[in-house]
Parts: sequence; C-alpha cells; structure tokens
Amino acid sequence: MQNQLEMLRIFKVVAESLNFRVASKRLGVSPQSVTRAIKELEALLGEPLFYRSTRNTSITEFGKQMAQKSEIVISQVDALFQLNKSPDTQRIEGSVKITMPSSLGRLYLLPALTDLVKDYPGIQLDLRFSDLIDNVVADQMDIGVRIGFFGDSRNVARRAREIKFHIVGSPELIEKYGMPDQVNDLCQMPHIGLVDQNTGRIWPWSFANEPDCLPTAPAFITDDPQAELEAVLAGIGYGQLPDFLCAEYLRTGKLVAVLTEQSPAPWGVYVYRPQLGPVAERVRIVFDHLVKTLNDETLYYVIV
Amino acid sequence: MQNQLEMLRIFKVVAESLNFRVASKRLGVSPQSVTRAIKELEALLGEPLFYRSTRNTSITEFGKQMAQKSEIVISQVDALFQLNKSPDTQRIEGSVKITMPSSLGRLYLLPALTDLVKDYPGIQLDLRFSDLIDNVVADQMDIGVRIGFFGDSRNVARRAREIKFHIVGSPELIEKYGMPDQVNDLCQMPHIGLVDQNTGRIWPWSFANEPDCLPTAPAFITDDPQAELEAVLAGIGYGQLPDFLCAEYLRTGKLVAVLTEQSPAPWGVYVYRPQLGPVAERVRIVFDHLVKTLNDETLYYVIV
DNA sequence: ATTGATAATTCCAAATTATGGATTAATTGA
DNA sequence: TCAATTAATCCATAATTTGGAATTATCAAT
Repeated sequence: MQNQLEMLRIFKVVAESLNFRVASKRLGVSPQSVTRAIKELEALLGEPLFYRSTRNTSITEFGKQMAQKSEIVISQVDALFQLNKSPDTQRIEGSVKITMPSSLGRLYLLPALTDLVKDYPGIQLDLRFSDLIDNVVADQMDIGVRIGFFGDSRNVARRAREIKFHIVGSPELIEKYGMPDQVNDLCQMPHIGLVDQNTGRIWPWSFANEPDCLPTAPAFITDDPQAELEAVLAGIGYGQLPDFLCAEYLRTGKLVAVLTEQSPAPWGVYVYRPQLGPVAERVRIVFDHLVKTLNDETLYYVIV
Repeated sequence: MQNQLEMLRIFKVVAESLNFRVASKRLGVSPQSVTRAIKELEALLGEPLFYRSTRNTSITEFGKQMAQKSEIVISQVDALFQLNKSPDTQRIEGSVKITMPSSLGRLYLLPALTDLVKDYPGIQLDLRFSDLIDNVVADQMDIGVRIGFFGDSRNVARRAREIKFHIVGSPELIEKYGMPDQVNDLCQMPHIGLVDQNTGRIWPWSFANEPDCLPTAPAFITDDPQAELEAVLAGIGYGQLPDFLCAEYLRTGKLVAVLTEQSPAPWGVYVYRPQLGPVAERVRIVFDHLVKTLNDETLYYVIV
C-alpha cells in the first residue's frame, strides 16, 4: 500500500467503527487490506493508531487526533474532485419530506441521509418516522419508505430491498424451554406481541408452510420493534423480528433463530413517491440515494 | 492511475514547469506517466487543465485555480505525515548564513533553499551572493558554496557536483565566422571577457590539451556570468560558460558548443563550513540539503 | 508547401503492486 | 481448558503501473 490517501480513507473508517472486520465490510475490501493499511500508516507515522487485540480495538489518543485531521484532509481532496464534477451540489436546494419506518429509518436510513446532505448542503430534510400506511399523498410527503407496501397507482414505487423475518429467542430462553421444532410448540412458549399501529391489533406471525398464527398469550406487548428486540434479548420470550434488527445478534450468538425452515417469504422494502408531474431534482437525488442505500448488501454492518 | 493524490502531485509539478518533459524529469518518471496522470485528472474533473501542443504547453484558467488548490491540499497531506515523523521541523530554529556564487546560487540554490524553509519554518536564512574566495571564516558564515574552492583545513568541505565548461557561441556567430577547430582560430574571433572579481583581471580560458589562453581583445567585458551569457546569446562573441548556464540553450540549439574535444577538466562545486566544534543541527540540515540539491542530476531542469 | 526536429501521445509487454484465501497467532469468555 | 472469533502473516494470483517503441502532432526553417 503506497497510496497515502487510500490509507487515510481506510483509517478513517476504522476509526469510526473501531473494528477491523466491520470496517473492511464497509469499505468492501478484505480484512487483510485493512490490517495492512493501518499497519503501514502506523509505520509511516511512527506511532500506533489503535490498541488492538483480537477481541477489542480501541483508538489511541494520537489516533484520535489523526482521525480528526484525516477527515478534514480527505474531505478537502474530495471537494477538489467533486466541486467540478457537479457544481450542481451547491445549486440543488429545497426541502424534501420523507416518511419512513421508525426502526429501519433511524438505524440505517438516517445515517445515509445525513451523509447525503453533506454533499448537498442546500437540501433540507424533513423526516417523519411512522409505520402507518399510505400517508404519503395525504400528508404531502415527497418520498415514502415502507415495508410491505400497499400503495396505489398514484405512486411510483421501487422495491429496493428484501427483509427476512426470523423467529428468534435468547440462548437462555432456548435452554429453558427447548428448541421448538414446529409452530404449535412455539405457541406454548413465552412470546412477545407487537402491536400493529395501523390496526391496534397484535401482528400475526407468518410462516412458509403453515397458516398465520396469532400470538395468544404474549408475555410482553409493545408497539415498537426495538422494544420487542430488547425484550427478546432479555430472554422474556420469542419474537418474530426483521433481519435488520437481529442480524448482528444472530451472528454473535446473542440471539438464535428457530423454525428457520418455516421462514415466511421475505417482505419488500419499497421506496415510493407521489406521481404528480415532473419530479424535482432534489427529490430524485434523495430517492435514488435511499434506493442505493437499501440495495447495499453491507447495510447492516453500518451499525454494529 | 487511480491514485488521486499522486495525480495532484504530478499536476502540481507540470503546472510549475509548464512542460511535460521537464516535469517528468523533475519527478523522476517517464513522460508517459505524466501524460497519463494529467489526462486522467482532466477526465476526472471534466475539464482541461492545459492547452498543449507538442511545442507549447500552457495552463488553462481552470488549471490555475486547480493548481492553487492542489498545492494547499498536498501540503496538508504532507503535513499530516511529516508532522509526526519529525516534530523536529518545528523545533529547529535560528539563522544560517550562507555565501554562494551569484549565478549558480540565484538560479538553482535559491529555489531549493526556499523549498527547505517551508519544511523548517524556524530556520532564518541569510544568503550572501559572492564569488570572492575564502570569506567564510572571516565573515562568520555558516556555510559556503564555491566553484573551484581554495579553502584550507579550517573547513569541512564536500565536493557536491562537477561543472563542465563549454566554449559556446550563437548559431549566427558560427555562421558568420565559421566553426573554429583549434584554440588559435578561436582567438581570432570575437569573444567575451569575464572579469574575475577576486583579481580584477580577465579570466583565462582553459583547455584540455593546450595551455590556458588569455582573451586578448574581448568584444565585450563583464564581471557577471549571466551578463556574459546574454552577450553570447546575442551573438556578440564566444564565451566559456559553465554548463549550468548554457545546458538548456545547447539542448534547444540557441547556443552551440565548439572545440568540445578541448574541453577542460570539470571543476568541482564545493559546499563547506568552518570546522569549529559541533555543528548546529540547523546548519547540518541546510548543508545536507545543499549537497543533495547539487547532487541531483536533474537540477538544471528546474529552470527551463 | 515540404521537411526536420521534437514534444506529446498511444500501445503493449514486462515489472511492480495489491488482493484475498488459507493459515497461524492471539485473546477472551464459558 | 476449550471454543469462538479477530487480527496478522504468507503467498499465489490478479490487477495496476511502468516505460520502451512506435505514432501522431506541431512548429520552425527552408
């Protein structure tokens, strides 16, 4: 690695994620490259940037300072190249109203959108987190993001990602009640109920080869998916969670998926906008960025 | 070339020299690489940086702006890497007095020294241009540069470069008087006399296999080598000039060397300093930089 | 106009450099 | 102590960069 700028770029991401593996995912390169780049940078600077063991990576005081400076320098180089490529970025301005699901939105779309506005300082975002269906036209939103989607022909929609749902429980829970191997078993075990904000009723669980199953005696009820996640993590009961909430926990073993054979068909994540005349460029830019973000297979690595 | 920073570095040098071939020499790479880097940079920026033909290269207005910005960004990146490598650079301070020959000094050493003080902002240079011998100890100079050198054991000296002397004339002059093929012929033709500032007398011309020859009836007399060069360029007469003054003109044919067989042995360029106790670090740094600069075989390309 | 000289460019094979799979070492929590 | 996981190392392979040879373009001098 004899590309100073590239080393700084890699360093910046590692400094943010404080984890070589995650950084490599975010950068779309192998962990080896990250190791090498940081090692080389440290050699060049003559001082360690991270304290690292196989289980923990923390940044040194010197590393912190370097990260700050690197960020500035990198953005200046990028400015040098982007300034001319799109003098548009300065020109594009106006507000863009977006409605999106709260958990997916806050966890994954919000960071992507704050990144975007760094490039388009003129764009003013108006984000409304809501899981209620079909308030795009009524509430004069510019863009909507929904899981499932029940829109109509007045909208232009893009299916930007698939979300898988898993029945998950904590290892302790499984230890205690055993691993269910059919849907009926599951119903006898403690489970969490998620209230559908549209109907006020508890969401039925769906399966591949079985009819839907309405949780009958939830040990815990909430209308917020993240609260459901917390409850499951605490071992209170099983829950049917979207992959974006549980992927990292499944990987590290904090959660275990059960009845994986019966997983229902994945749901789509749709990005859509009202179909009324020509779309403003600022809206198109945000729209495309949302679609691109959701399409990114490494999306779930953004949050550790 | 997918190294943004390297492209900017190359661009910066080309923008300074306004000549791809010279820039490539200065960078120590092939002209092809320079072509490629600039081409790629232009593609990336979507706008031409230079107007260029095979005979002329000039920078565009846009290129000028980019050069300014590039310079800033490059120096920031370098600062990031050098800051830590040698926190010394901040610490080194104090004045360094140097005496050097006026033409070599002004043309080639001055730019190299101004480069150096960018890295060592604490160093305060005191440059005295003089061709008088041996005033280093007397005038309390820290460093001296002399062509020829007649120092004594109180000095530490380094022979840092060789200078060849050529008898040169303009093509018109040769057209008019013919090409001399022995020293005696030359004496019959118009020539320029250079006054030795040490003695007040005209320098004798020296040759490889002939005794020195004192110009008897100079058509023009001066005590400044650059004035001598101008006179020779104007076709007033022949002159014996050091290579650093005439190399570029010989290359482009503005001057022609004659009696090349009789060229005298090259003279040394010496960098020296008084030998009194431990040398201050700032002096050593400047000393080493002067030696390194003179050693650089591409030195004469710095000035076109 | 023609020609000669030279700078810039293009093309391509060779050298250099980067990359990630396989392996090893190290660390932590069970 | 073991199991799990991350970072580091090694190395064959892939990708990129490099500069020589050939080509093209331009200018200056007939």
